[in-house]
Amino acid sequence: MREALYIAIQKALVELGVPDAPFVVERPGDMSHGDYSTNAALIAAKQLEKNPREIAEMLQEKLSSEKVLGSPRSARPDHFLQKVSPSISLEGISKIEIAGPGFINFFLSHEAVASEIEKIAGGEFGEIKSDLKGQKVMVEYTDPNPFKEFHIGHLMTNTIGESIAHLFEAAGATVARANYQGDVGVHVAKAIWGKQQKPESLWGEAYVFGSERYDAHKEEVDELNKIIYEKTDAAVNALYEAGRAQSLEHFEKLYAMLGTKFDYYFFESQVGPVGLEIVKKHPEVFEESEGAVVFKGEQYGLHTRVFVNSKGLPTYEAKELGLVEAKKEKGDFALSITVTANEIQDYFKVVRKAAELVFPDLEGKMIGRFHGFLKLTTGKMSSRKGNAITGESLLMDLKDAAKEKMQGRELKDVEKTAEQIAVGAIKYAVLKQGSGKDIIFDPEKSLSLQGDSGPYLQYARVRALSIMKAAKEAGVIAGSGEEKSPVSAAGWSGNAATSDFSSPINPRVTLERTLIHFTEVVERAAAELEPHYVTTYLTELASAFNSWYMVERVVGGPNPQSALLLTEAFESVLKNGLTLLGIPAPEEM
RNA sequence: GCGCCCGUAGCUCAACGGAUAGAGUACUUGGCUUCGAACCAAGGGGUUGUAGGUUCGAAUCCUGCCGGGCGCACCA
Repeated sequence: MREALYIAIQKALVELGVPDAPFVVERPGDMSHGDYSTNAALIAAKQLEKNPREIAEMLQEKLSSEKVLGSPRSARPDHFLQKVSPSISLEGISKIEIAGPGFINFFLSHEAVASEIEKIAGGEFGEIKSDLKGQKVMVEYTDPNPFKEFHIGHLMTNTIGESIAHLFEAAGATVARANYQGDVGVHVAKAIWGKQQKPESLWGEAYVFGSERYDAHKEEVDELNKIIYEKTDAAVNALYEAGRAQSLEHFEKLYAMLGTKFDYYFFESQVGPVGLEIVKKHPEVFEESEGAVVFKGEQYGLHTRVFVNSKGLPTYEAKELGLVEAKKEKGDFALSITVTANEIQDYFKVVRKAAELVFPDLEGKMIGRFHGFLKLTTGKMSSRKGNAITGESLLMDLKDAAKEKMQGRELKDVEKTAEQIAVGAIKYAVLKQGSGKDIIFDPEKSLSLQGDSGPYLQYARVRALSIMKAAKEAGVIAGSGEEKSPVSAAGWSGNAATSDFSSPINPRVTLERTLIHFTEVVERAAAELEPHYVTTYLTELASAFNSWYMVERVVGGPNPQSALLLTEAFESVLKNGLTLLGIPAPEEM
């Protein structure tokens, strides 16, 4: 519908001689302003240097089949003086009005809303417009390091990456999920050294132990690093292999809990030599400086970075080039996205520029999606100090809180459900705000699992499922049937003469009219790589559902059939929305 | 020093240059004999860091200042 309006308005603007006005069609923040709204008249008025309301009236005329305007309504406060056109050509639009400084507001007919809801309840959401339809996209995210613990930053990257992968899939792209892991470097030596000292410790702990004592045992650990690299000691080799395998296996359990299934795994050990070769083969891109091989980024407005150090070893930068090549071998991707922290941003730009010079066909295809830190309000965390809160420990704490809350309920699988709630709580916190900014996460508060939270969404859906079950047992058949939604019929829709915008909007109408915007929200989230639009929308929707639930019963209510249909539509949208966020949707909790 | 990002209610966050800047939380009050109260309803709470500028219209765009974060050569 939004698209249809957009096209109709564009056409009308062309007729007015303003073909290139950058207008928008949006969902008004306030429902009394209709289901869709456009600022087209305001924009066009600027270009034509005319009064916006005059332009609005001309547009309204063109959008209506009749050129007869109703008389100005006097019931409203005069600053909202409206003109209502009685006859509309756009199908499904019951009213077009001009309001405020020159907004044109569109109201859907009750029939149009009901028909949309029927589709949604049946799982039809309409098409999402995207340039990426049918294209292959690779999303790299999570990137933990074997031998180290899975910390909160990894949780954050995983959450965002997983959601972006889902959004691309919703937009019609074929997505490959990739994970790039550092299985070589000093951190490995620290962990193995720690393990040698304390064989009974877990790998994450061994790393922390080794890391804390690194300064005091620097030579020893560096020597060990060399042994690992050159593979000269069988016992160390065995330790390395075992540690790597155990770490990866452990991560795999976390991925399963988080709902991620990777298609490709890349390792530093594998791409390092490749990157080194690439640098050597491209003297036109890289140059020697102070014994190292560098890329001078200054000529592109960037800075210089070292790709091969003075010992002839590839740095992280060169490895990244190797990674680019490894990714290329997996297929021809229209887009390759790396989800990572803000601090990597400038570094990423330099490496990307170098990569584009080496692989000209990749120009413009590599995108970074950056995020801030996840900070805890209670205490600091650090993967180098022992008392750190890791991603895993945070999940476990939340899981325990969920379990406590579920005591007294008879559930099929308490462990799994508690896990789903924990994952939902943390993912919601990450996905509820826009990109780039640090996230302040209060574990204490989120343990309460209330309000603006993942469990709020999960619970609302569980409630809907419960209603659907009860309705089925009572023999209610979903459908709009013969019933009229009494509120909708007498309220805002259809008959302008009886519309009364001063009275509070009814909960049922709010729910209906919120439901129909899901696809547009997803489209925008996918286009901007911003999952938080979905999060915000779902919260608003769940709130509308809960409010409606309080005032109208389904089983034994006045309109059981349409109420059940509405509930099914809500459940359908919420289930799909949660999937897009990568938040699990338990059947009971 | 140079570059990038941020500053909105006590706290955590929304607001695609537009309409009366919205949610949650905390606080106060009311609501479970009826489909799940992890819920709902109501109330107070704002000079959008600050001073200017552009615009019919600015939290949003531009400039200065204040405050905070991150990055700038052989770590990842």
